[in-house]
Amino acid sequence: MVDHKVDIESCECNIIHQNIIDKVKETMPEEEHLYDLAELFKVFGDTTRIKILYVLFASEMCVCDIASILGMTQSAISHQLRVLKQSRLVKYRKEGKTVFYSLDDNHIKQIFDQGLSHINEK
Amino acid sequence: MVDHKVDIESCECNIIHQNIIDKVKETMPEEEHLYDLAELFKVFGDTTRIKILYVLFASEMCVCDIASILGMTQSAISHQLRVLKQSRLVKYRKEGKTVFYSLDDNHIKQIFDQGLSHINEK
DNA sequence: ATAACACATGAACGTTTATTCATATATTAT
DNA sequence: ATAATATATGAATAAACGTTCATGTGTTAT
Repeated sequence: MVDHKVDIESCECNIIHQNIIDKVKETMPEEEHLYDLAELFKVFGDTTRIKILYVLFASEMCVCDIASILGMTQSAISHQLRVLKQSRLVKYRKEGKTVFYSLDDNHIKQIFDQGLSHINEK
Repeated sequence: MVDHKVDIESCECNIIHQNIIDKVKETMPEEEHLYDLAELFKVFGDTTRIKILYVLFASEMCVCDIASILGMTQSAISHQLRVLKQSRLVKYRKEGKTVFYSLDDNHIKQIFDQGLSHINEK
């Protein structure tokens, strides 16, 4: 009968059992998905971008107005909108000189609400 | 009759209407909450921490085993566990020399699932 | 054509952050 | 006591990030 003890390189401790390792491997999404997930949350990890998204929850809006509501530079907002655009969280439509930004995702609000639940829990 | 046109300092454009500003102010949580929210997502915005949390979805685990599963240094994992602890996302229990970490929040999985939904949508 | 305006973008700067390395603390075994 | 082990942590380093400043692009009005 074969002994299924685990022996992992870089670590001397042998507390883990094979069934737990197997379970972890089942539960764990692909490396690429985990990377993308971290990238997404990195986008949410900035107050300015969070504020922009909350503003857009209320209404589509032009860059200049977002900047004015948040009391920030047009340039700063524009840079951040680019990040949000790249993550496909916002979309835009042009109307003459003006560019109107709006939300391009249904999950954002729910993610934020879950986040606030965590914060307000304890 | 008073004209309710909006005139905001730092910005020349006057596209916004008062009712939209009002709506934004209703929808927007307090400054402090927005800050905390960004801080929380900052914690999720790192592949190592995401992986640690996914490992803990499967089972409570000691530092050494997490390090071994993720193929990383014990020190690196320990530093990151500290961040997760500070955000009250994980808790620990000591058993002799060993410290077992486990999840301390019910929202994490749902937040991650919503995030993955966004990623896999388009 | 020229000026004015809304927005985008590249470079630079200061700050934050993740990992590494060395070392400290705490527990267990001899 | 001493050694071994599991974990924590401070300092250092390199990379990533957000804002500012200056300037570029495209549209509208004169």
